[in-house]
Amino acid sequence: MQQGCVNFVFMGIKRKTKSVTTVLNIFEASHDAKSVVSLITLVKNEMNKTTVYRILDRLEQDGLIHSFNGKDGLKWYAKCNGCTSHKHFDTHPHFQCTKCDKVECLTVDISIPNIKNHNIETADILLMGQCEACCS
Amino acid sequence: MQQGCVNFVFMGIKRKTKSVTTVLNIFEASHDAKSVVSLITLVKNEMNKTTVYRILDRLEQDGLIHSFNGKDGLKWYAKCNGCTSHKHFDTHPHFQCTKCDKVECLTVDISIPNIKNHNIETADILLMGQCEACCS
DNA sequence: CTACTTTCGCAACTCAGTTGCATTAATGAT
DNA sequence: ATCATTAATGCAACTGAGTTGCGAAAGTAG
Repeated sequence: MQQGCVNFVFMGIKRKTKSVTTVLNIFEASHDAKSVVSLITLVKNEMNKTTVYRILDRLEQDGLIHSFNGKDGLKWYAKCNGCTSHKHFDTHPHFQCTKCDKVECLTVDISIPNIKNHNIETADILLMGQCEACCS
Repeated sequence: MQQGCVNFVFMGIKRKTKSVTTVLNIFEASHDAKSVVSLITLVKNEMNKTTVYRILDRLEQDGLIHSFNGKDGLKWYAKCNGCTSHKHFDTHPHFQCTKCDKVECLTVDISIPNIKNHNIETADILLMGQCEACCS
C-alpha cells in the first residue's frame, strides 16, 4: 500500500522532508544548472552531503530535475521547462562557460542523425564557450 | 634550442620512450576510443598509471589523440582520422553503447546552432544507445 | 662517453561520489 | 494526540579517478 506524496509519479520521493523542500526551492528559484559540489556547499549548514546526493537521485527518478556531466566530468543538475513531467525525454543541449563555469539549459533543438547499425536512445550535448556576461 | 622529435608539433612529447611507443601503438591498432582506466589496466605490467596519464596528456597536446568524457564522467581518448594534424578542431560526436560501454568516434557532422549572446567554441556530443554488436 | 634534461616510478595525496548502519522524523493508522 | 512503521538522515569510513612532488632512470645532443 503506497502512502503520501501522490503527485510524485515514480515515488523516488516518498516523504516531503525539510531537506527535500530546501533542495527543490533552490531549483525553483533559478533554472540555471547547479553542480552537485556547489549545491553541497550551498546547503552545508542544513544537511549532509550524502543527503544531497540521495535527494538529487530521488528528484531525478521522479523527473523533477535532470542530470548531466559538465566539462570536467562533474555531475550537474537542473530543473528545466521540460522537467515538469514524468515523460522527461531529454536531448536538449547544455552550455557551459569556459571562463566562469556557469551552465545553462538551452532550448534550441539539435537534430541527431541516425547512425547506421546503431540504435540511438539519448544524447548528451555540451556546448562550450563564453556566456553572455563573459562575452563583453 | 629544441631537440629531437621534430615531427611532434607542439612538443608535448620530446623523447620517444618505450612507454610512449607502447601507448601510441595501442591507438594505432584500433581507432576505437579507450578509457584511461582500461588503458592503465592494459599496460599495467609495462608502466605506472601516473605515466599513462602523463603520456596521454602529452599526446593530446601534440594533437595525436583527443580526449572527451564518457557517459559516466570518466575520461576517454581516441585517435581518429582528424587527429593526424595539429590543426585538430574537434566537434565530431562520439557514441557510447549503454550495454557494453564501447565508444566509437563518429564521422557524421552535427551542426551547432548559434546561441544568442554566446560565443560557442567547442562542443562535446555523446550519443548513447546500442552499438552494432549489442543491437542484434 | 659525458652532460643535460626529460621522463618515469613510487608513494602519498585530493576530491567526487558511495555504502553501511544506527538514529531521527514523516506519515498512516488507531 | 499517540503509536507503529519505514523512509530519510547523519556520520564515518570507504572507493576510485586523477594529481603532485621528488629522487632515480633513461633519452638525446654534443
